Amino acid sequence: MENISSRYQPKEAEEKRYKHWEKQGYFTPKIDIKKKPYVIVIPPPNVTGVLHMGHALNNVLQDVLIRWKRMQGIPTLWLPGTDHAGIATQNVVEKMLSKKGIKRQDLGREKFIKEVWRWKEEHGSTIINQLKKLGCSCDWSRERFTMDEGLSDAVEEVFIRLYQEGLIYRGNYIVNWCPRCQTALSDEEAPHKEVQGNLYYIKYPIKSVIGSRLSVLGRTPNTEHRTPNFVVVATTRPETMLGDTAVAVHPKDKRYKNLIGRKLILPILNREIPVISDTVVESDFGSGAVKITPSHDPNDFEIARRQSIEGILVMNPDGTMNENAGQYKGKDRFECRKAILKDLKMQGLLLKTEAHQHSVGHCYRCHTMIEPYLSRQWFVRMKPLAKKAIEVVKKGEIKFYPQRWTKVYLNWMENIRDWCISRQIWWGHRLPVFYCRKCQGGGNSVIGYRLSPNTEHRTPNTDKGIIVAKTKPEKCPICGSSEIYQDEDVLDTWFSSWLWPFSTLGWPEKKSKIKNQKSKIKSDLNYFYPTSTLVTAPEIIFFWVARMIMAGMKFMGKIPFKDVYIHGTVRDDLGKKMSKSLGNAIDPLEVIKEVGTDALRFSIVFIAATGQDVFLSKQKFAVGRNFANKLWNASRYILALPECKWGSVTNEDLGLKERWILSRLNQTVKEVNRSLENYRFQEAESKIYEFFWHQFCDWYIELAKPVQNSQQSTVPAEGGSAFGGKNQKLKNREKNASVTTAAMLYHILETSMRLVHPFMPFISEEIWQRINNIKNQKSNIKNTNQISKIKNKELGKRSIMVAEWPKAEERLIDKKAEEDMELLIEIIQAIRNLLAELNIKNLEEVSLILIHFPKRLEKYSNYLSRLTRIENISYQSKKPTKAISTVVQKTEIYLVLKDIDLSKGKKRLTKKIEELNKELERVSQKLKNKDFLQKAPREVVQKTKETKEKLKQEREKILVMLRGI
RNA sequence: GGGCAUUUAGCUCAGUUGGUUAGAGCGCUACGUUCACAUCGUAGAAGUCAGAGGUUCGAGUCCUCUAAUGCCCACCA
Repeated sequence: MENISSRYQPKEAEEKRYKHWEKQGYFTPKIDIKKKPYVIVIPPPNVTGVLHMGHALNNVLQDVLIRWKRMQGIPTLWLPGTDHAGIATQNVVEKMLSKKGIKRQDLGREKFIKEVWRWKEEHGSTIINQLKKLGCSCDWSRERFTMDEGLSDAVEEVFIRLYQEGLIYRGNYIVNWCPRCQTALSDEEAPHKEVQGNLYYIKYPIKSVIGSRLSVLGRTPNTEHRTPNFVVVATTRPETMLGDTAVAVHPKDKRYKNLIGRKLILPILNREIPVISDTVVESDFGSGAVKITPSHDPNDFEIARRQSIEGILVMNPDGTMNENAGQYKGKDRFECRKAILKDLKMQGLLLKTEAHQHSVGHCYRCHTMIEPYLSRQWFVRMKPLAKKAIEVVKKGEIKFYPQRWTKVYLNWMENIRDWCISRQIWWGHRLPVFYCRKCQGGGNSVIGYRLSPNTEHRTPNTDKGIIVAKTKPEKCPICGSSEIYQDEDVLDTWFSSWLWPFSTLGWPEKKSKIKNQKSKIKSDLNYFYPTSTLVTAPEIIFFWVARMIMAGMKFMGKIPFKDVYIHGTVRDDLGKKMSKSLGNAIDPLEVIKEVGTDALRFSIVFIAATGQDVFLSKQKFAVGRNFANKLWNASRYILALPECKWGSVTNEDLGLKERWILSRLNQTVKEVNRSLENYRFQEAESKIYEFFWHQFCDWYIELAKPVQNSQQSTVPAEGGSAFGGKNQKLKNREKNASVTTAAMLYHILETSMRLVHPFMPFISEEIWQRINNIKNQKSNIKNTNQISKIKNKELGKRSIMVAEWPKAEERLIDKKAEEDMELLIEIIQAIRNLLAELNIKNLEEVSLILIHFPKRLEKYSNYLSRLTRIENISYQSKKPTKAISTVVQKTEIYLVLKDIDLSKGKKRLTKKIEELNKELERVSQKLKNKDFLQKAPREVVQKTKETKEKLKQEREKILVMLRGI
């Protein structure tokens, strides 16, 4: 027997095992056309990513599913990869360069991109290596990157097809603009956050009263929003007033009705702007008059578009004011705000300031406040794509787990808005769009200062001089000019992600490949698409899940996956989202160092209730650590037993505890399967935990242990030594049975390891290999029993990873054995309770008398003696005169000993009687209720009656006991 | 403004279609270390299932309302 440490040392085991698995190619599925594969595509982490707890949870869940299915013999593919993460990655590389004092503009586009690729080569595999540390069994031979050649080709293909169908268009529109990243963002990339701001009330003079009197009049205190001389507007962003081209009021607003059509003087710039009317203006918000800034506000843009009002752009892409801002030119937007307020105050035009909470978009990459900004961008028309994506979810072809996310998804889909896909950054897929300089007569995505909104907004693709193609055309097809240049923009990162389930599998396939199908060699795309399950976080539903469904339907004509499991967000113990920037993150790698990967995996799954957020603290990893330790030590014990060989076992040999533990094991397998099928990971773990620890270890192993002082055998026999076991027959039986018990210990342990493996891959492999070694040493023993056969077949394999997932065998589920065993357990616990309560230590002096103990269980009295340490047990019908007593079901339990303090026992019994009376009262009331008798199902009534009888009997017995005291 | 979730033992959370006396882990109390495991064992204490009303023979579970907390969505000038 090798020396095994009493503590599991995860470190050495993990790396060694993972490398072995990878080398053996276990992660790569063997394509078998007859079998339906199980496929998960990983939510590709950003190449810049560093493993955090969110990743850990996400990927462990996927690995559990994958390992579970793989062990079932299903060709299983977990396709990994990383996302080029346009803005995020560009930011990281820019930061790195800035440390050297280099700006990306200094390098120029081409050199900068080279830098990013270099960075990717150097650091891009960090997250991948960390996933390996987690034990993820991804097929690394199929690893993809969203900027791989094939995936880039898919991106271009999709862009071109959508453009040709008119589902992609270019237009001028207000977009979410991040002044720090200097790019447009989609709505999803600009989440709204509540901000405590101010609502500024500004007086706009009416034209007829301008002139020298302005400043004088302005000083008059006036709380009215409308005075004969001014119209007051309310705004949260005063700096945008420089771009005002109108003021709008509701057409029915009596205060302003007669001003509609008149001119106001825009303060500071002294530009004339008209008062217009529009029904979207709400009279009771602010002053009821809205300044209209078409180039800096989506609502204003819409109003202006309807009424053909021009807009004026007053900011530069970096958030500073441009030349249209007059004296404020060059000032940052917030500085400008301060300056304008100061100036307005001086002129007496700032009527009042109110605190005002509102929600404002923020860049999801750098958290800078978004500026709604008019620019020329590319959009995907989403409504036509959404239609089928709504259908497949409504029909249940795609199911969300937990179900409630279905509604969130549908709600978003049904109100979907066009998707801004162009980004003004360098790192990403460049738009496959070319312009003929002659036909266009202008630049691309130029941000115009005086764009008339209505002309180019969402018009069909009739633009002359736009050529959408994978490669640069030599000549313009219209005018023949060779002055052709490519659009500078790149696509939104998610424009490649939404193709992930099929672009990673080879879409669009070359024709030659498709032909191969006939020769029975299925392409990856044909074999693995649609995938099976997608595991992701709620915040990704809109970004990714929804769009993948749209793309899948559009380009594959099939759903991309069947099930979507949405897990919770990882938060700290105070409920804050875990993030590096908040400084509350627990580093998974730290946890792995401290407790091991398996403990981390087990714990995080155990803590994560289905779809609920996960509240983490370091202490919570103790569950997994302790469980790993338990697995380890139980194995250590079993593996060290000298008798432990794979013995021959026949069904007749099986004692109660064997039938019981087999029944429990098979029941557990059944339940674990059911839980996993419903994505109830935590439940599956609980079942395994409960079985292994509290059934196998607490009872089976304990019962399998040698009786103290026994010289005969280290593994006890059925029938046990409590009654001597002296005759030859019993001795033979004992020998035989000890082998049974030993074989059973092995069998249960080995099966448990396979059950544990998806959750705790390393320790299960480690233990399983050790079992394997012993088996190989003792392979001379014949196996005559089915249990042993199953076991040995599995052990022939080189890794538990590819061993067979345990099958629940109905024939081994034995309700009777479970009932009997449970009764024995209850009796043992009751006896222990008495012993503990009365503080009885001298067990030799105690004799145990059981009355009404089932005859068929008498041969298992060794269970009682072993686990209560009382040797002197007898069954009789005569009640002892002086004894401490209690009742379990029908069995009366008496402890007879010399000096007993009966008063203590009396107290207990009295208390018990009280409890019984209460309960009996409740049940009796129920049975007196005519409605209950009539309306409740017969079984329930029957059960209640039985309960009453049981309670009554128990009470009777206790009363008799009490009388005896 | 709309939607979703949560509220069960001191703490963190289970509780699948309504059906005996509501469970676990941690913590707590007592005892225990020649025993595979003190990262352990045995025993124990601990809950008005957020509140109110309703449906039902029967509600932690279903319905309505209320409160607190958290999250998501929305063109909140």
